[in-house]
Amino acid sequence: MSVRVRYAPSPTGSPHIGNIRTAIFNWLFARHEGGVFIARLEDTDRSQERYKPESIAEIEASLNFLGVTPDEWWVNGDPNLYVQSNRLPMYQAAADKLIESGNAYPCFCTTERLTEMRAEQQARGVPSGYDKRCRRLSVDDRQKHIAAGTPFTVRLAVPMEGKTTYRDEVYGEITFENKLIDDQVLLKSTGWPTYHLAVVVDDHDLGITHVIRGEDWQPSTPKQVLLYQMLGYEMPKWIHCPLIVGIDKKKLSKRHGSTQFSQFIDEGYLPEALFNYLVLCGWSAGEENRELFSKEEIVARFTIEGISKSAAVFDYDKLRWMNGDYIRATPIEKLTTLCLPYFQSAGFVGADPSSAEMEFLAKVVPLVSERLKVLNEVAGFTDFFFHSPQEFEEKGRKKWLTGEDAQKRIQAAIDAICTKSEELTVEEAEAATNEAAVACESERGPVIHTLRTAVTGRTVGPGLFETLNVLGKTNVIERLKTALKAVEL
RNA sequence: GGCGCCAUCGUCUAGUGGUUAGGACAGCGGGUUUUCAUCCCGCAAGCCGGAGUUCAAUUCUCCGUGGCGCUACCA
Repeated sequence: MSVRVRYAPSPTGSPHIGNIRTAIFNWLFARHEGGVFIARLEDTDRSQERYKPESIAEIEASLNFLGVTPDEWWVNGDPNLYVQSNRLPMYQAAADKLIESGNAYPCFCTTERLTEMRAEQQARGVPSGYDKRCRRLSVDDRQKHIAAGTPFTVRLAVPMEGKTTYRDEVYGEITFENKLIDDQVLLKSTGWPTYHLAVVVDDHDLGITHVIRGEDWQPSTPKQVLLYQMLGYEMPKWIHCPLIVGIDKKKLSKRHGSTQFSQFIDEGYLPEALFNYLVLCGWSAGEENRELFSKEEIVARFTIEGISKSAAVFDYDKLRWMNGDYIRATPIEKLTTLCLPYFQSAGFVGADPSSAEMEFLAKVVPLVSERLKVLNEVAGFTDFFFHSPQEFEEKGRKKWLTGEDAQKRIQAAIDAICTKSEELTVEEAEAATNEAAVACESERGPVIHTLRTAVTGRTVGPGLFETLNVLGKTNVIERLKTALKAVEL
């Protein structure tokens, strides 16, 4: 039977990085096995805080950005199959079937009673869970409640004894004692299903063969296993993946840095880098001593055996390193295009850049590309190309723009550059610098540092000759004259 | 509290009943270089603890400890 896996996000907000990692694992498994990757929207929680329709577009954008677009999903498929809110009758039918077979029962307990019960259980230090009161209701009492129109939920009638065991492809055999499994609510009093019912019905209807999801789902798996048995469905294979956590081993949160996938996109991480790094969170290729892999290479290597058991700490530094590596491997033309939005938001170029502006960017970008780790750093690295330095960095001003020597070097540079062509090629810039050094009987180094500080306002930046070239003769001379006036003796 | 899972350098991890326990990020040092960065070379850094099995345990078993997850009419 061919593999069918699914990614089942809830539209509760911008997708979390760990959630996307799970999507990637599903996609990879499907591709590796020649199977089908499906996405389904789990939108059964309709509370205002948890139902954010606008996040659906973000989910779609994230998957598309990474190139892990589902083969079947609500975008290209029948919404009655891939969106849970369209499938209420299916869940109702399943619930009816379960009630009929005695595997589920209506529960008329109020939220207040449930809350009270839980508080009381906690106070007494006993395991919390539904006390199964309504499970013991007589047929008569049930009828009475229903006739009276008392709102009710439908609960799973978990066997009172025995054990439920399932095999996890990552963690091995896992066993739970039935008497410790709560009588889970399957159908809310609104008639909407809870996750547990919906996921089982849908996975069955979609012919899902492997459930690949986060480890946090493990404790609820026995409930679903029971459901499969009671409904007479064929059980999928269970594959739980380790969680992605922060440096303190706790759930990744704002304290650690970005957590939403869209933030990484906005900051300027490349899809290839994100894909590569995320895959390595909880999966390893095996013996190969490398971590840079193309998508194709990962697809070829991805197996369940490679999934690790322990949670992975999200290492922002390593992601940055990897992203820098992918940036350096990006052709300059493409990189320039990728950087464009950051130049625009810095106000360096307009919303609709002219071809002259694009050409200029294409000259600037390669000068800083090897220092770039994340795209959004580009504007800060290159601002002096777009306007004269507002001020000179303190350290550089003291060291390189102070005293007679500095004065002499700048003047000599101005004189030398004046003899060059308007284009001021890189070679000419270098020659002029050398000439200036000779003229003031200085080493080349100090001249270079002085000029860099004078022209860019900073002590750190791209190669000086390339910088002068991009700036152009007129501009450079103007800046040098300004700096000359600023030199303190 | 209960239930479940996990445990190799700071981090991601490879690996093994006998290994100098390997790689990568980060750190540190050096080289190249006009600064930064890139690149290259090197250093430092790890098998949670205790029993047991065994000629031999980081590896297998048990216990402990620690961490995490779940414990909703959320997913």
